[in-house]
Amino acid sequence: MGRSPCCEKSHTNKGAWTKEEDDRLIAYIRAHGEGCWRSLPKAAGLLRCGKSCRLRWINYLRPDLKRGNFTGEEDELIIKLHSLLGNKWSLIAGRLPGRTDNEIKNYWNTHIRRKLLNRGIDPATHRPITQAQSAAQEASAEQNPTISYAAAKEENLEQERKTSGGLLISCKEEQNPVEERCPDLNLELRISPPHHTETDQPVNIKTGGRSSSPCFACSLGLKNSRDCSCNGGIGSSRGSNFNGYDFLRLKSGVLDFRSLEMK
DNA sequence: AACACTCCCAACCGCAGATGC
DNA sequence: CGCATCTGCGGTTGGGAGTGT
Repeated sequence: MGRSPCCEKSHTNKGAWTKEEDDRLIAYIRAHGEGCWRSLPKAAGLLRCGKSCRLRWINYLRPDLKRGNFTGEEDELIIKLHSLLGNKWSLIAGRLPGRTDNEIKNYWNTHIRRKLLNRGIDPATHRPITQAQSAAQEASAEQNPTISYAAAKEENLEQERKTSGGLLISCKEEQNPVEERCPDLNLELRISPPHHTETDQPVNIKTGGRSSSPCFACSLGLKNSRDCSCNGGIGSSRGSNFNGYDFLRLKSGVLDFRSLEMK
């Protein structure tokens, strides 16, 4: 059926924003606040489509943005969240104050992907590359038997293990992913409609919450799934540490929560 | 200095969900 | 309930900056 374009393209500027355009947008939003993006350009005297204005504001002009390099802690948090949420950049950004989804997405594609590959981890699945690739390797090996990608990655993996302080999950651990699948985690994610408890406490995934709280899988609408830990299930790990950023068990391994497939 | 190549990030595009009528 | 419109998201791209030859 097709949709009408978001704006009259023939009368809008494209490409990089000028200082003057930035100033106009900032001034307008300061005066009127964020609001109807479609009518904003006209009201602000900008020859841009609303979408472009929104993007510029959110990704670049917003005053609460944290510019500059990502810290190592942010790196690991992004990896952890990505393993949990997949390419849900906006959700990941929601856990990183001052960072935008676009920024995180770019950072992932340019830095973290490579970093994970160097660790021998498939960035898409967060599994050791040997497993993730094995099926493809079997298929491709017939076509190109000279490439031993898996072997090379395993070599990288082994080397990385020596230097990473055990950040990686070994293949052996991967064979028994039960405990890893439901981590001690308190992301306070609000993907599903906010969960209201009697005391309005956030669901504590780390501990399974208060005894009456649904588990993380339930909060994602996956009740009774294999990831559901409400009934003392596989994810109800107890007694783990909660010190610093290790509340995500960042120090213990890269987790795989893609089984919580949301699509 | 000039050119080629790579990297990075701001911005664009198309789609899907949300919302209003 | 169905349609139209708006907003937000994720994937992709273009071009500037940086680096190597």
